[in-house]
Amino acid sequence: MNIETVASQLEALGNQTRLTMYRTLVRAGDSGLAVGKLQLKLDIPSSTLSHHLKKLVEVGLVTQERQVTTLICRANYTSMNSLVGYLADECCADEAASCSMSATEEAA
Amino acid sequence: MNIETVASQLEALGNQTRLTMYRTLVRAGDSGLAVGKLQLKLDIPSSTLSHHLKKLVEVGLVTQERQVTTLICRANYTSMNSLVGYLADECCADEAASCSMSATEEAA
DNA sequence: TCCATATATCGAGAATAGTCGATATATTTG
DNA sequence: CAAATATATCGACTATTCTCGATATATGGA
Repeated sequence: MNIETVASQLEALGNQTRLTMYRTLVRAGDSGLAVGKLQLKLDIPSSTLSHHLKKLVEVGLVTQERQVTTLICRANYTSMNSLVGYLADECCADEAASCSMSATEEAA
Repeated sequence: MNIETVASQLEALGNQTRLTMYRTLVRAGDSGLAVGKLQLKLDIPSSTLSHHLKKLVEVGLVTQERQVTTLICRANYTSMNSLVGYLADECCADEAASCSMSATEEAA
């Protein structure tokens, strides 16, 4: 996890449309959601959806798996864990103690 | 924590300059860092720094406290916790089980 | 082969963001 | 009051992003 990766992932999530998409996938869990289903659910033009989806996939927050004619999208929990870990990690590293955050062990 | 707040916070962190600034403040801990110290540390023009700092303050990730002539900046750990909680929370909510994320209890 | 479905790419316009030098403001010190 | 320090705002330029309709591609079925 270098800072560029983290920044690009945060930027990807820092757009309401993409955050909504991502959250919908997170809620969908391991079974994921087809692109079309996501589109129906969120009522977004397919080009816009595809554009944003691409960004989420590029930064590694979403994975895609082709199933015959449809493309299943899934939130990548591993990368979410790393991201969360990065944010929580190193808190107060330059200081003594008094930190309310507990560093996530899984931080990569 | 509504989605707009979360998106704006993520967007604020989704820029390498701001993420670096924020991380530096996180590492600095409760004692914080004056704007000028931050500038020296990161070697960024003061106007650019001020511009980015403003954004971090606006979204609530950083707080500022005036100390006579200097302005001390601190990472707001509470909002960081909320943000992290939001990301981890509701994972697989629309599904049965099989979720690797453990929801952060402190999520607000 | 032709059509329907699923998804991606293209192209363009409007909006927003990132950066920086110059300048402004406010505070302290001499 | 003048100079120095600390930080913010302004103005401008460039670059990037967001969004969408139109079009392209790829796959499976009649």
